[in-house]
Amino acid sequence: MVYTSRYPFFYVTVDIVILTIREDALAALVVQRGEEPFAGRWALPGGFVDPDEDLLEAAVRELREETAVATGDVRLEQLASFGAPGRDPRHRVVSVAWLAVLPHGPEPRAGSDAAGAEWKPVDFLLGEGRLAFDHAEILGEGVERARAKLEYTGLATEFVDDEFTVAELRRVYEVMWGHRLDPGNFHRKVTRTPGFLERVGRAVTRGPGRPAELFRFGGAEVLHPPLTRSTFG
Amino acid sequence: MVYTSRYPFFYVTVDIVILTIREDALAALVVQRGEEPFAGRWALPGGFVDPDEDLLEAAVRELREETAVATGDVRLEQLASFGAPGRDPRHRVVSVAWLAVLPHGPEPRAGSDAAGAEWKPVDFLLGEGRLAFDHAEILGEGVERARAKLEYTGLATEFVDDEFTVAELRRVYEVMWGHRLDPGNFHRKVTRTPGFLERVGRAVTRGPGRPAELFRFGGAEVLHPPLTRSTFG
DNA sequence: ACAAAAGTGTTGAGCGTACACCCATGG
DNA sequence: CCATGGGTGTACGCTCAACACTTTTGT
Repeated sequence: MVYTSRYPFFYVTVDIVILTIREDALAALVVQRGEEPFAGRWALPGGFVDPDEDLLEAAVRELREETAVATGDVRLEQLASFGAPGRDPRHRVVSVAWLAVLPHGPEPRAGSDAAGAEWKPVDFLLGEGRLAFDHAEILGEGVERARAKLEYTGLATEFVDDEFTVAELRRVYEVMWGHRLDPGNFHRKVTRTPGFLERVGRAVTRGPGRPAELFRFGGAEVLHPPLTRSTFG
Repeated sequence: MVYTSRYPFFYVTVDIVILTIREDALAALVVQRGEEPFAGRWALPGGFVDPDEDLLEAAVRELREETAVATGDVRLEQLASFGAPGRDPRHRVVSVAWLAVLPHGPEPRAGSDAAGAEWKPVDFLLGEGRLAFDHAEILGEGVERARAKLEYTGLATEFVDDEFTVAELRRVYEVMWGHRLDPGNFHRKVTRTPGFLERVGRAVTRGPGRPAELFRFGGAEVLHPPLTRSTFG
């Protein structure tokens, strides 16, 4: 089918919000821009979609190029698309944004495309004039999505190692929601939610205090009942 | 815009899931395709994004072109983007899907682009071989999003007129969730959720039975507490 | 008068919050 | 033996589901 372009063409890119928790703060992986526009500002990892590549494939490829993570372990979730005419002053670009969550924020691979990538606290990046393009808006949507999904999915377990203690999981919720939770009630709540946690059968001791049982994610698609943000403290 | 393309070009379109309730069934607005590919199948309304148009603007324009609705009254929410390489056999097209909800399913405007547009039950459209392209997947996401948002937003009020009775609102939930709700408990629940309903101060009588109070949407961004689908029957 | 729909009252079960309390370790 | 964090027990209050009951209309 021959089609002379009656319709306009666009560049299509993917941008990835990669979240982790470092030093009890939510952080995102960003690269510093060397060129105009927005030289010196931070930008979300991302790049152009290849001609024969699905959007998810493109996001997975970019994620792998920027971090040392085995792609099989990471879930990517589509956030939204951004295509305002002036969002990139050079061309008309529509960007499909994705969300990924990693445990502990591994150091970006040396020698890769992402040699200049760094973890930066989200609070810093969302300040005025830190991020390039409309990336503050994209990051904001990613953070809000992650916060919301903690309530009714097992997303929190993606912030911690494969095997984790209830206290480590609680720390994720406390950092993401910005307030402390009652340790006892939290423990009961997560261990009794069907499919959320699976007992490993070993315990670890980190510093003083009684050793903590290790758990794995139990595979539940949705949490019933959810861990509500408004109530339960 | 002169640029030697180091990077590939894409067509970008918007597709809109427009939902309504007709004859106690969820229905979507679709147009019948006259040409290959997928001639004779139904397709979601949509079209190409203009060169200097934001994605939301494009969706609003397409919605207006297909229906008789004043655009100020309708909220459009972005669903997701779809860009698998083969989804349109003719070109590489990335489509940004949007969700809109209308009361009562007004007849599409005669003489407009949408002369061929019709309301069809969602259950019918989701059957094998009814929808063109990947539109079944898009419609499915729209329906699931709408179902979920009934729980914690005032979305249900967009399915009914500006002024409505509690029973009319209940019918929306019953159709969307596929089971009956206790009238008394539902009434108490929605009238006591802060910001959900605002009493108009008039009553209407439709058929036998005590006249029903009229309400308007109260403007609440989120419903606290939510109307949970799993519990409460 | 009767049926039907709107809306309120009531009750018992279950859940969440707060907080007391015991357990098991490091120092 | 004390501090610290892990984990369980308990009691009170609140919400929800079920359903009885009153109100107000059409026929």
